[in-house]
Order: sequence, then structure tokens, then C-alpha cells
Amino acid sequence: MENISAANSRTSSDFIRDIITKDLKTDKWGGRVATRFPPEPNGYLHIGHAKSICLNFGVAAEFNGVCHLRFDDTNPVKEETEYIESIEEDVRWLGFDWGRHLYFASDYFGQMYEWAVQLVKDGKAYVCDLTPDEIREYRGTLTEPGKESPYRNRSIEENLDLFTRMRAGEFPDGSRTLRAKIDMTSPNLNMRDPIMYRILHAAHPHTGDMWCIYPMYDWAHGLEDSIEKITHSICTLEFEDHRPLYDWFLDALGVYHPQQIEFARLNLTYTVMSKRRLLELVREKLVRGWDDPRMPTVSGLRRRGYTPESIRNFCAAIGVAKADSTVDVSMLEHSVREDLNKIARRVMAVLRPIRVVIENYPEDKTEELEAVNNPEDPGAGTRKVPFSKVLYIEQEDFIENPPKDFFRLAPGREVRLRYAYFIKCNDVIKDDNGNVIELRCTYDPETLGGKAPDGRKVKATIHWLSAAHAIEGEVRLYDYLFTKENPDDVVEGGDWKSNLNPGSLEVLSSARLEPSLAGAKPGDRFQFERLGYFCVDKDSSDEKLVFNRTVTLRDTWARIQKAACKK
RNA sequence: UGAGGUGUAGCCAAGCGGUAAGGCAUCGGUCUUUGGCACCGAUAUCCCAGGUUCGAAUCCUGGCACCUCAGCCA
Repeated sequence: MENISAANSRTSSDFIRDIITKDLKTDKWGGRVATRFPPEPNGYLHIGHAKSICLNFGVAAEFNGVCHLRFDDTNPVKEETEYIESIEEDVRWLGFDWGRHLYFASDYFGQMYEWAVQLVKDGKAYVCDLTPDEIREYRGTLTEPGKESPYRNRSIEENLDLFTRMRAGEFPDGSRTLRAKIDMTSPNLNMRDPIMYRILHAAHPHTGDMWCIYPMYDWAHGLEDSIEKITHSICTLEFEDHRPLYDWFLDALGVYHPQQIEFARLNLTYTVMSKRRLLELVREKLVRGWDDPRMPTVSGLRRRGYTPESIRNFCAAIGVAKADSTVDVSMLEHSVREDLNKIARRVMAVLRPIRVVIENYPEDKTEELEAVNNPEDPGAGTRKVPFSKVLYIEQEDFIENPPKDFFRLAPGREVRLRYAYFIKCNDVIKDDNGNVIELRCTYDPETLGGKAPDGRKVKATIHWLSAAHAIEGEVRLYDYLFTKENPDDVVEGGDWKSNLNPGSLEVLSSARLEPSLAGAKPGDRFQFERLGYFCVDKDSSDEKLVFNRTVTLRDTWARIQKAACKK
């Protein structure tokens, strides 16, 4: 296993860390802290899981404890090996190390079965022959108590016999269950004789066909925690109602009893976060896969260019509490920009090129100008960029009739080409349709390096590329997956998918790139100056570079325009 | 109409009886060879109503709002 350290993120206290601190003070667990991250391998991890991972592994690291990675693989019909592999990869990529503590709930099936037999012998569990429909009927409703199953009072001998035969495979799927004998009138539905085992003649990714009965979450989870001597079993809010049952099983068995603590799951604006919905997007090909850069999955964010560090910082910044919350996606974007600003090499790229001819520059001359790789990191050094008579600049850096607060290039106006010269626009050449296709400019040789000896100033500095030297590549621009902050914000009878953003992916197939980008490898991250952060996609090859836009730079000009539009 | 939770700024979130941290966003400004970064400044009386107290976001009482639960999913 790679040696990755977990504890390099900003952390502050929260109610869970407060509980642990107190437990340490009172020596509740003999000075131990043991947490676990228990994903079900039925999908890819998303940013919400990252929050849980950072919490569980983070807490363990801070308090000198351990955090287990445990696959909660109790339902073979939904689980796949592909998911197990992706989950391990994602947790590792996020920077966490479970050491030797990799576990599978399925490894405990034998022990769980013995404990179930124990409860049967104690008269605390029984085999029930009710059909699924009948079970629902007998359960009662939120406001009315349930009714006891007619099979509730079978003898211990009969229950033992039936349960043994359930396990032996004598009965078809769904024909019987093993249920805990608790209280059909409990106001907490979870306590109304919950099902412990169901019959499922299905092959399990790990145990093969060794079992045909599989434990339910409520029965299994506490046992897994108990077996692993977990101290703090941290889960999300929807399990709060299950805690009495978690406690009941462990007490009934008289075994080691961890404390379950619930916190609010993460929601983000402009995206969906349930595994069911993410699966739907993948299956219906509304995105290009689990790792589509528009997905809030860990693999999607990775492909998009997010750094593990930025995700960890984000998780630290949003905190941990019990109030339902939807975090503004701008906070996530802030985290990547903050990290990438420090580490990303700067480079020039022109996404939507417009030709610029420097009329007074020699035809066959090429200069190699020095450019800084990262102003935030002097150690990153410098590089050379070629300059020549014909250049490309960004279409949006030129406006023929500019509004008053636009200070880039316009007819008769002078701007600075980054690391090069001042140029002035003299003529605008258009095609038959009136589209600007070329700018005729002149440069001032005295301004090499960006300063004019006469002290005159220019308002703008723009990026550029030498047409003859630039390489061509594909750039994929991403926007939010949904047009609404809350995808569930739909008209009567509408579907969340109707809020999918048709413009969430824009492919620019012939963007121009600085020649120094040749040879960039998938995963490499750059700042395209004045545009944003980009990373090389795995679809990239030596013949054709493909970049993903991770996030734009903050863009004051865009905001000014937006404000102007609203007026 | 049952049970369990939660309500502090546009969004997260500290606060634990002594007079509302911090981050994101937003708006001003400084700086600038990235309209980036950095820096400076602005922005809340804490769901509501009573009560206790010298003093309440914090304690008490009563409301209100929102979330979760009726899978042989987790």
C-alpha cells in the first residue's frame, strides 16, 4: 500500500470531535479511538462520501486512532467487484490509508449467523412466513400500531429448525424471514419486529454461493462495528431512527457496544448526490460514465482536475453538524482555485482564436520570450515562448465597438501582449458575413518586456500565441450539470432530469496551445492564463491533446457584463 | 393526528449565561505585465411569543417551520 498521510488538512472542532475528546477524558473506551468508513459496493464514491471519509479518517488520525475501510456487502444483488476496486482507489487517492484494516461484512456472516441462533434460543427472534405484502400490512403506519405476526410465537425448537433450513436453502426467495421479536406497537417503526435475514439465492462477489440467506443492514451493521471494536460509529442523519435498534441488538447479544453518532449528509447546489440518481445518469447515458468530469463523484472530480488536497480542504471548510444543509458549489470551486493557484504551472492557450497580423514585424523573424511559470512559486522557474508576425488572440479580447468599461483590444487601442510587446489595432478585416476574421496591428519594438520607455500605460494585458508555433488541441468546457440550484425544483409532475443543463459540456476541437504543452500527460494540471485551470484528460494522446477545464478563474469582467445585462 | 431530529447573514458554520468567530458569495477600495492572486473595508442581535436573570443565541414554558421514518435497500 502506498504510504499516504491522512492528517494534513485544516481541521477544527465539531460536535463529534467534542464527544470523542470527552470520551478520551473519561476513559470511556480505554483511550482508544476506532472509526470506520463502511461503503456498500453498489456505486462509485461521491463528494458526500468524501465528507464522511475525511471525517472518519481525519478523526482517527487526529486522536491517534485507527479507521477501518469496511465494505458493507450484505446485499449481493446490488453489489459488484468493479465498485470495490473504484472505492479503494478513490479513498487512497483522497490521501487516506486504512493500513491492514480492510474488512468485508461478508467475512462476518458466520459469526452473525451464530448470534442469530443465539437470539432464537433466547426467544428474541423468530422465523416468520408472512409475505412481503403481509409484512407491510402488519407493520401498521406512522400513526397506528402494527399487529403481531401469527408466526411470532412459534416454539424455539421450531424456529431453530426453520432457520437452519432457511440457511440450508430449503425455501425459495421471499418465502420466510428471520425477525427480531421486539414490539409491534413501538412508535418507532424500526422496532416493529425488524427483519434480520431474508432468503436470497444469489451469488455474492465475496462468498460465492456459500449463503442463501443474507443479513439486513440493521442487524448486520452493529455486529460489524462490534466485531471490529469500533468506538464511534459515525453515520448520516437518516439512521438516527435506527439507533434504538442498533442498541437493542447489541444489548440483546450482550456484546461489545460502540456508540452510533449521526451527522448531516452533504448536499451541493446544481447537482444531485444520491447513488440512485447518479446510477441513473450513467445508465441512461446522460453523462459519459461515473467519472464524467461533470459528475460529483470522486472519480469525476479527479478527472476534472480537482486535487485531493482541495477536496480535503473543502470538507474541512464545510464543517460537520446536524442541520440539513446544501453547500454552495462555489465553496468547492474556491477550494480548487486556492490549491491550483499555488501549484499549477501557468501557460498560454487561446480557446477561440482570432488571427492577428503584426504589420511592422519582420516576416521571417521569431523571438523566444521569457515567461514566468508560476508567480506564486518562484521555484517553478521560467520558460520561453515563441513570438512572430502572425499571432492568435482570444476572440473575446477584441470588441469593435467596446462598452466604456472594456479595456482590452479595440480599433485604435493599444494593449500589452503578456511577456511581449504593446500592440495597437489599426484595421479590422471581416468576411462576407461581417464576422471579424483578422486584426491588422502594429507593435512597438521599444515595449519588449511589457514596459514603454516613455512611461505610457495600457489598461489591459492579454494572452496570445504565435500562429506558426501553436499546437492544436481539444478543450472541454464544463458547466453545472443542472440549470437549477436545486434539481428538484420542477413544475408539477416534472422530473429532476428536466433540469439537466444542455450546455453542461462544450467541446472546442481546435483550440491553440502553447508549444511547451506538447508531451503533457493525462492528469497534468495547468493554469491557462486569464482563463482558468485545465488538466489533461485521459482521452489525450501524443497526436491530440485533450484538456478539461477544471474551473474558470474568478472573472470580474464577466461579472460586470452580467450586471450590465440585468440592467 | 405517531416517533426522532433541526432552526444563528444569500450559503456553510462557531458559540455551551457575560454582551454574535471564521469561510464562501456579494458590494466597495488598494495593488497588479493574469479584469487572476494578495491586501483593506462593508454586511446578523440568533424561527416566534412569553418567562427566569444584573445580564439570554445560550436556561424554562408555549408555539411555528423544515427534515427523516411505513424496502425482504443501505
